[in-house]
Amino acid sequence: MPWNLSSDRPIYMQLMEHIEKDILAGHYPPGERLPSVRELASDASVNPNTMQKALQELERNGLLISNRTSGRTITEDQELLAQARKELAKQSLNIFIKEMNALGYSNEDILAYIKDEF
Amino acid sequence: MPWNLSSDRPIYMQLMEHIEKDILAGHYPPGERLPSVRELASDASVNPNTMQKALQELERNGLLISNRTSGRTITEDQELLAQARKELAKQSLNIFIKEMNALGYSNEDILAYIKDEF
Amino acid sequence: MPWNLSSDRPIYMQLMEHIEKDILAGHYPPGERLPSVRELASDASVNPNTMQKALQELERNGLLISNRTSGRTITEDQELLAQARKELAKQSLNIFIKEMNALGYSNEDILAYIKDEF
Amino acid sequence: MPWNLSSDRPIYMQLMEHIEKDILAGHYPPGERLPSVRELASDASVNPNTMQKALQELERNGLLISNRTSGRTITEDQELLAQARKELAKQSLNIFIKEMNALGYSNEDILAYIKDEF
DNA sequence: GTGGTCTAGACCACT
DNA sequence: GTGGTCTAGACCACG
Repeated sequence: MPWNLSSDRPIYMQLMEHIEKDILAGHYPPGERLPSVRELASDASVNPNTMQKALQELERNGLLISNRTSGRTITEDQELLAQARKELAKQSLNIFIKEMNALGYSNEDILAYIKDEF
Repeated sequence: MPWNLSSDRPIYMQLMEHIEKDILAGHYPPGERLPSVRELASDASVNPNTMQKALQELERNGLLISNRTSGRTITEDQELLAQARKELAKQSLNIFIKEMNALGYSNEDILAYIKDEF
Repeated sequence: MPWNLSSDRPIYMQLMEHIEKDILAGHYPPGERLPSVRELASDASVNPNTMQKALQELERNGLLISNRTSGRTITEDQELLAQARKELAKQSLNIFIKEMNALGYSNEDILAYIKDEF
Repeated sequence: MPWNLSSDRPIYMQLMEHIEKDILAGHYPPGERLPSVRELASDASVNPNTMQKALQELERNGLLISNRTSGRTITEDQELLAQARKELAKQSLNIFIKEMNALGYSNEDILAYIKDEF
């Protein structure tokens, strides 16, 4: 999957979001080891320091756990993962609703539309 | 509203999408005159030729009408506008669903989630 | 009617053809006086000398008659007109056939096609 | 074959028509590769961008197919080719009829004339 | 090498 | 002033 980095926002933030999505989508399963900083950085064609910063931020919210010597692993805290998923879902929904509203769809319209599509 | 052009996709396409959204959101009402090519181009910090190409593409699908000497106007064909709106809504929904699926939400989950939020 | 002069062939020839068509199409009736050289030249945005040359050529094949003092008149020789018409018709047909042949139509195809269209 | 571009109509349109005729006349067989944009442009003594525009227009109606890195090929859709041929034939016929009518030939006259010539 | 995109700058017709 | 066209020259991604 391409990284698609744009220059109009801090790179490390985009890296964070990208990796967070990968984790929550199950691409990196809970408890698993994450690839090394160097590997990820080269993958994203980004300076290792930038990648490092992104991973540190992800540690701060608990999604990643640093094991000093053996790299980083994904948290096994299912509740935390669920919460983070919920957060992302909320963001997605908000963007979606905003776009639909701009197109003239009321909230009821949106609901009806989705029921129709499914 | 900023234009937020990224360099990873053809600029004229991004211009098209941006203007299409503006039209469908009612920012430029049907039958109204669009700002001149040069004005829009300067607004988007883009070469007039690039903006011209974007507008000509929008003309091709009927959303805009060029009046040689007196500028371009937005179509008054309500049906066409409705259809274009539907198309954009469908795209938004697809992206939304794809993201939700990646987060582990089934279609039923999505429906339940939205009902909950509204 | 516009004159549509292109620069890839002698101007006077194009003027000749244009005026000949006008005469044979009855736009200038037989026996009638032709507009003055100056007038025609200004109409075609062309140097009067060039127009003059065109008219002289048309005199040589008999379509026009110069009356020294009172300008030029169109010939009343119906046979000559008929013959010229025939000549032009032949040219038109030849061009048409050539184009159709290039498109893969045989002479029989052409005949069938025209019958069909009429 | 010379390109014979006149300045009284957009060049790219004349290029389109010229190339379309070449294709429909079988000068570039179906499925075959077209010369490169640059080659055609230099051939027609025209800017590559202008030639590009002409080719893109022909692509839009399906006559050409662009293969990003390996040049353009002529469509193999025989039906499309046949339809385009029909369209051109119709145009040729209309022009021919109009000219003949101007010369005083009725539609019956035209038919009789052609039968005579074949 | 290929097609595709973009910019800069120019000229045109129309009104 | 408007849209439209054209040129010249540059850069990109893809193989």
